[in-house]
Amino acid sequence: MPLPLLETLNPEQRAAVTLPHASALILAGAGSGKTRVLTTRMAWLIQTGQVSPLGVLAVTFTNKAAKEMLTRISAMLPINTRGMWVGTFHGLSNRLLRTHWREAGLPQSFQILDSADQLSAIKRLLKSLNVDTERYEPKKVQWFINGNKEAGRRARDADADAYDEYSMRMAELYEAYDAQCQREGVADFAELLLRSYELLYRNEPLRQHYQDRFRHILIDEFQDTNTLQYRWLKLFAGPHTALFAVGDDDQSIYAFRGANTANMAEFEREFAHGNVIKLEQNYRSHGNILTAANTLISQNAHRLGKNLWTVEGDGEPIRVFNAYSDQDEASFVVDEVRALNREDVALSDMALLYRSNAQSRVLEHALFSASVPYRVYGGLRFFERQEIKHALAYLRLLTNPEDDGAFLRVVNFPARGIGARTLEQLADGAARAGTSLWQAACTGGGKVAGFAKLIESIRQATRDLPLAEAIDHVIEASGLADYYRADKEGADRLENLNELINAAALFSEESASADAVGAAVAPEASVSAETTQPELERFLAHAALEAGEHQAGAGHDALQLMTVHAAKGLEFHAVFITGLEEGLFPHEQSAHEENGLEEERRLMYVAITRARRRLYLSHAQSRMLHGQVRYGLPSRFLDELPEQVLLPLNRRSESAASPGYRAPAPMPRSQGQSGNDTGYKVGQSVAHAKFGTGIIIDFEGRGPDARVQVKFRDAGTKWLALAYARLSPA
DNA sequence: CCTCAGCTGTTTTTT
DNA sequence: ACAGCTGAGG
Repeated sequence: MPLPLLETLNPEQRAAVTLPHASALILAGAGSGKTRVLTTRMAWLIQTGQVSPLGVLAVTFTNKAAKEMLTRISAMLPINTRGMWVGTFHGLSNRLLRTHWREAGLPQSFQILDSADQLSAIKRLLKSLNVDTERYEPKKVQWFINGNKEAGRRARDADADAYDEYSMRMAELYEAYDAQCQREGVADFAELLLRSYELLYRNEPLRQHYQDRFRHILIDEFQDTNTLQYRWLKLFAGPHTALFAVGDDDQSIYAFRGANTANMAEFEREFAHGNVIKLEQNYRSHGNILTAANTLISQNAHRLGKNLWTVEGDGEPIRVFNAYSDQDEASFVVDEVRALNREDVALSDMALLYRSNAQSRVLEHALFSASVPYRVYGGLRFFERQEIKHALAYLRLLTNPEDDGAFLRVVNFPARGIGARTLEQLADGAARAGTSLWQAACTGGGKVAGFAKLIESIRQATRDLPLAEAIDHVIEASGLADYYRADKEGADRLENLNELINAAALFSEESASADAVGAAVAPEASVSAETTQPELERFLAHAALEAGEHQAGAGHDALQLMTVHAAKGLEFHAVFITGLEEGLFPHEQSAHEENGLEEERRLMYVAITRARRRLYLSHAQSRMLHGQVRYGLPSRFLDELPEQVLLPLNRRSESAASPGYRAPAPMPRSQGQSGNDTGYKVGQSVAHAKFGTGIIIDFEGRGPDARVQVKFRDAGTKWLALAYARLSPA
């Protein structure tokens, strides 16, 4: 049957999409149309009536990928995606646990701990047990617990395998931590997965139900699955389920956090049975870039084996720049970016990549001085900001007063004169009575009881309010708003709190419209619990699980700065890979890890394959590192590339930038002055043709040609731009 | 309770 | 270099 869905696919892609009802492994190289195959497969299965939308389970690692998948499916098919099980491992686990909270042994309104919450919970635990935190560092304990959970191991398993006093103690702490979480009604990220795994493992009827339901399971980025995730998938797969796993072993860059590439080989043995399709045609990059990538990765011993090709020509050579210093490297990048931008390559179509976040500072500085708009990815995310976490802690306390973590976070913020002394007594009382801090506070007196009354009154006042209004009330009544209003540095934070209210309003709106269509589609009994769950609880789960999604700041044309890890899955016209020096990339730490160098090489492979047309590789002879000048050798990865595709750039002469360019000397600053002759004032709101609205934070120079440093704030993202004074009052 | 000086450890990161 | 945390002192 000639389906329009399949028309634009190449033969391999089409073969993958139209595979019969059996498990298969798709080895999809970088830029080979991986997501396209996955979503088209899903659409094809549904359109040809082989499965109903509710019989599909599709799993991804990031919310972004899940959203993308749903968007593409809606574009291909006129169906409601609501009710479909498409999401991240954690999102779907949460969904399962909310539906079957009783069977899973969780309180109905359990809260989710993000990494920071988890760490503070661990610190609190260690303190209460009087553990020596020099010997048992909180971070190490966290790492131990998560590592075990991600391998599917509970405290008793860890204890059974403990070979020395240290690991036995660690296992004890793991057990105590889980007990604390259970008491407080909270679950960390790994717990969501492990708990839902155990739920299905132990509860046969439930397992049967889901295995019967899901005829097709599709998994994206399969090379990134860890042991527990793979087992989780296998539990959902019944005898009549076909698994469709898409992945690229060469792009496995998360082994350091438990991803297990061996899962791919194992999957082939257990499920695919030789049903393997390779997608090797690359639609992204020109030939030279692919040649470089192929040659580099071929030097890894542990591979399933794959070679990318393209019908495009060789394209441009890969430019290699040898800089004197990190600053020299930065100014080279600035020159090239500006030259390309003049040739009409959008800034947002260029990426500046580095191995570690610390490297961005020098680059940012150079871009800032040259007034090149840029955006750094991977900073603090919206829901991880302190003011947001404070507000959320109040909300958590409303739904689950047993949550000691939330209690401690806000009991004295804003300050209410409840100090360490008082809290110690309260904790003692709670421990003796075997209750939560909240209960101890309710029965006690003094300032602590006052806090309990405050929370109680907020609970009464917000009971019948719509979500956004309730949050607004919490922010006011808790004193958070006044606190930040009084703080002269608090304007940004206040704005973020307002943004939280907006986010809540948006959340309500979206879930309302989704419910309206959802009701018509899936009157499935087991799912009904999701919609009856209070909106506040769903919003809190959303905030914990999608902390990164609320990232504003897109929309303006800006150069993209990020780590190589963050660049996975993206593509750009031009890519700069900086800091290609031994010790940095490959990172020296990797030398001490098993197969560490191969992972670094895969990382380099990912970096190279982000580029469509132009690729720059640069290294610096000297670099400021940990406050000292370090002299590094060029990365071995440069030697591993075929010479015929490389073009060594001499400094400036062959670069596209104007010869003899010098970064302008810094002009005298008139910091904090408002009475200058530009006609503007610090703190004034201005409009810029390109960047939108912003606030002036500084001036450089004087007169009409003075440079005005403006902070263009996109909902709290760190985004600065230096603009010339072609501004108008907003 | 709050502030500031001194100490420490600095890959990558999603959920 | 620098951020983030701890402990002493106001």
